[in-house]
Formats: sequence, structure tokens, C-alpha cells
Amino acid sequence: MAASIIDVARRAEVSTATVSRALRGLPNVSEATRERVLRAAEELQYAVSPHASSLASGRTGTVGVILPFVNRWFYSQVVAGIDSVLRAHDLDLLLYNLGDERVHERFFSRMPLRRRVDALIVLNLPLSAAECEALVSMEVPVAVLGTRIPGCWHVSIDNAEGASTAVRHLINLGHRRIGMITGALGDPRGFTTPIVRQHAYRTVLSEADIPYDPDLEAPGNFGIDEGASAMAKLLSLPDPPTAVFAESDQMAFGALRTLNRMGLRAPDDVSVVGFDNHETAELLGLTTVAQPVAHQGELLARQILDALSGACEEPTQVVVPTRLVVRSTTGAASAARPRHQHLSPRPGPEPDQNSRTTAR
Amino acid sequence: MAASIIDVARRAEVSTATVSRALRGLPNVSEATRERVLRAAEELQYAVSPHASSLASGRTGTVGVILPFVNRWFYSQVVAGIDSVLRAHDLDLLLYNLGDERVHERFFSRMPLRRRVDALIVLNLPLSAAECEALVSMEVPVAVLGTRIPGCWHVSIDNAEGASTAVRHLINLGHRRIGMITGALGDPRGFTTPIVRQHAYRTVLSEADIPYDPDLEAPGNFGIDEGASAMAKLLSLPDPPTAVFAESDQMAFGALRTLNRMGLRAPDDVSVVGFDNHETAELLGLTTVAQPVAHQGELLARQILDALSGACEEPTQVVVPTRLVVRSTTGAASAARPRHQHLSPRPGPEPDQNSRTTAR
DNA sequence: TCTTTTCATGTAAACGATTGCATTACCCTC
DNA sequence: GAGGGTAATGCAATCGTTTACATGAAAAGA
Repeated sequence: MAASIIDVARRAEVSTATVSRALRGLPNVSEATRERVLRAAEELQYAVSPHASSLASGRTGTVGVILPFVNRWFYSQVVAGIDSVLRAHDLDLLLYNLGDERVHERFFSRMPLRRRVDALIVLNLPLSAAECEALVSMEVPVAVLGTRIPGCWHVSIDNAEGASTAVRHLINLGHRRIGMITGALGDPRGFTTPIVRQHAYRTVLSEADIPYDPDLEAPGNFGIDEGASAMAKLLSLPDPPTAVFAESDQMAFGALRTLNRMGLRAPDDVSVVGFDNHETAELLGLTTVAQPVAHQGELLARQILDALSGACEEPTQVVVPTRLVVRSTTGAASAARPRHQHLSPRPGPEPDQNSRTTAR
Repeated sequence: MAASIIDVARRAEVSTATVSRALRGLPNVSEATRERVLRAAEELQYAVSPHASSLASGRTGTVGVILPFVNRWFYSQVVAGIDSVLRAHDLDLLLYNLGDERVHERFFSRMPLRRRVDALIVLNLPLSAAECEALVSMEVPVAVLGTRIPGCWHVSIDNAEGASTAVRHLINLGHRRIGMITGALGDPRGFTTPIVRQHAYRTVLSEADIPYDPDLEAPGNFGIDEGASAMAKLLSLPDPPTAVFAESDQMAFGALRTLNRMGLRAPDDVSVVGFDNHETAELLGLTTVAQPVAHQGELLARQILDALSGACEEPTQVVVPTRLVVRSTTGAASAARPRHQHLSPRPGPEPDQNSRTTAR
């Protein structure tokens, strides 16, 4: 069996209390004793039992991360950012994927993280008011990405700004018929990002005196395939858009796929702008609104550290900037030709470098 | 303060032992008592303290996952697969990213997961013999992906078979000058996947009487950018390859990017085949060797469940099949024209349809 | 009717740390 | 030299469960 603190105490000829103090580097231990303890621990290959330690101290050394997906690019980047900071401070990372509806419900009915984590990080989860309250009632610091929960720490980008920039970019290129592929679900339950972006889209259009047309908003649910369908829907309109703003790169990828499959091209036939600056956006030449993804994870973790160390009393809110990255899927509206001309292959040199690898 | 088992016991007018049994659904509790306990627990919003529970029982209800990256597509997919199975059995997932060299060393010198997890899952980590032994000495079941550790459970694909298929595909298309972008590091420390694939590549070539040329092997370290550089290196050879096998899709993406930047095309100038079937492989039309990624995660988790439940005594080894997915980045060698002709744009329709999926 | 089982429950000893408080020894200072 | 402060250490309670064992009552068997 593994050695316990008692074994170490015996071997170093001190009490367990002293061992505990020596090992954790607390003051009021003489140098000689500390060394004796360290040596004994080393010789016995002693490792503290985290459970006993947590039980006695009330601290768990663990931070819970709850999120809707672990396998999507965005989330894995954020988790990587969180991990790098937490690990540097010897905090463990307990991952909780609430993507499945049943898992989500169970989570909030049983609160399995209660007393199990020192802090909580919530990534982009649609939560009801009751659920938010449940989180807060855990009495640990909570840092939230993308949503707003009263009393919690916050990191986010300026979604309105980012979306506006994207749409303005299209308008500046001369587009007037601009579609949006939204990520909204039926029941957003407080996950306001899609709402904010959609609102910005509408606002910018109206500021440019472009009439609002609900048909130009197609829901895509943040997935590639859904983005593809949304684009198909937009293209089937009697008067299809000449430019499309997809509020995630993944959906934009789907949109590009649809274009390719229909023998159309970006930006010749339709301009496409995404959101995120996904790692393959560059590959595809996608114009997009870049946000620093892993960095946001780091910031969340830092907030947690501040809260845990007491360095900072009141929860703070950090807003990180976005920036437009113009690549080759957006172009001047004048370049767009009437759609029917494009259904046959076109000869002639092509305008553009990147982005053409795309298989059709 | 949160209610403890004592509070519940008092309220239900039974002993804490009975509460414990009732709550965990153990036998030898009368129906009436169980209900009384359940009600009391409910009324007090009682939740067991996982630490106290682990300390007393020795079980932690947690599975550790150690891996070299959390933010790469492959790993996040595998983690998602693991998570889905573990979660269904109420096991928690403790994530340990050992990508950083210092973190890796610390991990093996302090063994922070000792007594902290009931089982361990190891993803594609390069480990020294001593490190493998350290894992085994934790005395918990260990399931390994992509490496071999004596005494552990294993899930893997048939790398030799997969790589051979890819290279044979190119040979069948008439290619004789075939490069490989390898993922090998200087010190693989037991992470044999790249070695096996490289060996298969060489073997297939020699079986086809194609002379071996070390210049045609360029290291890419599994990243997009490194894949791009590797391709650049291959193209700069006096006698560049007409086809390239990249042992990951990410590196293949990089390779395609280099081609584009140089004004070249797949498959007209160079055929490219990848490995993984990354989600954007379809988007880019990349021919690739598909492996079921999330599924391997599920299998690992299942093995752990088997080991934990005692359902299966001896560690098993599961090999999952790969399959070649032919898309539009590979084509007949005859189609490849001498390189210098391609630096000017070419007209004409393109040859290919959509992702024909071919079972090998 | 008198054992013998079986079932439901209680008692109390782990599990392995942390930590408030008490104790000791030593050094200052007036 | 007595009182007082300080640094190092030990004692023992505590954290919240689980579980081996003991107990008693009811059911079953002889």
C-alpha cells in the first residue's frame, strides 16, 4: 500500500502536523526538520491523498469546466487556453460536457460538482435563470464566457461590434442584398451571442437604408452541414443575396461547400464572411471576424485565479477585441453577375490565388 | 452550510449507515425506509461529498485522460468519444494535457493522479519505458491509444494497413515518384505510429520496385504549417514527387496550401492523400485514409468500464478498421504535366465529382 | 416450540489529511 | 531574574463518508 502521512511522520520522527506543514512549505518549520521530512517523504515515495486533503481543508484543487461541446474547434481551443493557465498553478481541470439534453438536466438536478470544485468556468451554455441561480448557489467563483450571469466573472468579445464590422465590410463592397446565416436555436435560454449578432446585422442594414427581409436570415446552428443547408435555402430565394454573413466559420465552410456544389464561387457569385478565424479559414481563404479564442480561455482561468487568491474582490468583466481579416471570399458587389449565367463552367483565367483548392 | 449525511439521518430517523445504503441503492433496506431517506435527502437538498466518499471507499469515480494536445481535432474528437461513454456511467473526466515538456516531466516525477483516479486513458503519448512502468505501478486499469504498454488495454487502428492502402492507391494511379510527409519527431520514445506508417510506405514502394529515395521523406510534425513547409521542401527537389502521402490530414492541408501558393494544383500537378478524415477533408476534397476517431475514444472508455466492473479479467486489444476515401486531390499520374507548365493559369472544366467513398 | 436463517438496522472504526490550540524552549528586555 | 514575546512542535478534533461487525426481530425449518 502507498505510504500515508503517518508513515512519513514516523520516519522523520515528528508529528503528522509537522509533516503537513513542512510539505506544504508553511512557515514555522525549522530548516532542519523540513529537510528531514522531505527526505522521509522522498524515500517512501509519499504522495498526499488529494481526497483526504480536500476533505480536511475544504479546498479541492480542481476547477470544473462545463460546456456544450468538447469536439468543436472553438471549445477545444478555449479549453486549451484554460488548461495552460490552470496547470501552471497546479489546478486540475474537470471537464463536463453538457451537450446532451439529458446530461444537462441531470447536471442541474443533481449538481454533481457541488463541493467537488473550487471554481467553475461556463462556456457559452444556454442556461435558464434557475440554472444560473443554481450555479451561483454553489458558492464558488464562476467565470462565464459568452453569457451573462449576475455575480459572475465575465470574458467576452464585443459581438455587436464584430458582427457590425462584418456586415459593414460587405456594405462597403457595394452589397445591398446581404443574407445572414445565424446560429440561433429556438430556445436560446440566455445564450445571447446569436441574438446580439443578429441584432447588429439588422441595425447596420437599417443604418445603410437597406430594407429588412426576414427571408435573408437562415438558421444554421453553428454546424458545417447546417451552414450548408442554410446557404442552399438562401440561394433558392427568388432574389438571392449577393453576400452572406455567417456567424461562425464552420457555417461559412458549409456555405462555401454549397456554393461549390452548385457550381458557384466566392466571391464572384456570392461573397461570404465568417466569424472566429478558425484554423482552416486561412486555408480556404475565408474572410472572417477574428477573435482570440485560446486567449479568452486564459483570461477566464486568470479570473478564477484572482478570485481564488482573493487578489481581486469584485468580479470583473473583460471584453477582448475582434478584428476583420479580409481574405478572398469577399469582393465587390459589382463583380457579382446574375446567377443563371454561372451554372455552366466558365473558361478564362481566374481572379484569385488562395481558396481555390476547394473541391467541387 | 450544505447538509451532511448526519442531517439526513436525523431527519429520516435512521442511522447514517442506512442513509448511505438507501441512497446508493444497496439491498437490505426496506422500501419504507428507503423512501423516507430519499425524501429527507430531497428536502435538505443533500448531495454526497465526493471526497469523503472517495476517502472512505477508495473509489474516486474519476477517470484521468492524459494526452499531448487538447486543441487538435483528433484529440478533441477522441475526448468527446470517451466523455460520452464515461458520462453515461457517471464517471468524471479529469483532463491532463502533457503537451508541455515541463508539465510532462512534473507529471511523472510527482504522479499527481495517484489515488486520484480509478483508471487512466493514455492518448498517443510518447513515453519512455520508465514512464510506462510508472503508469502501470499506479495499480489502476490503463487503456492506451496508439502506443503499446505491456499489461494495458489497447485500442488502435492498423497503421501499416492504412498507410499501405494510401500509398498503393497512388501507385495504382500510376505514380512512381511518391513523397511522404511524416509526423516523426527526433525522439519518438515509444510513440510508434509514425514509424509504422513510414515503414509501410517504404515497404509498399519496394514491393512495387520503386527505388527508395530518402529525400522524398519530409518531416511535418502533424501541424498545418509544418506540413506546408514539408511540401515546399519536396517541391524544391530537383526531381519533385508527382504524389505525396501525408500521414495526417492537417499536414495534407498545409501541403495543399503550399501548392496553392505556388500556383499548383491537386491532383493536376501533385496528388495528395492524407490520413484521418478530418472534418474539413471533405470540404477540401482531400483523398484520405479515414479512421473512426470518436469511436476509438468510446472503445477506450468501454475497456475501462470492463476493467472496472471486473466484467473482463485480462486486458484486451481492439483494432479498428480504416478505409480509403477517394476524393479529388488524387488523380492519374499521366495527368500530371511537367511542373513548369503550371505556373500560368489553366482554363478548362475540372475533372471531378464528389467524394466517392470507396471501401478498400 | 425451539433452533436456525434471513433481513433490516445500528455502532463505531476506518479513510488520510488539515488546523486551532496548547505546550515547550529559548531569547529579550527592563 | 521575572515577565513577555516568539518560533517550533505536538495533540487531538474535524472533515463526511463507507463498511465490517454486532444486534435484534421476524420468518422459516425441524
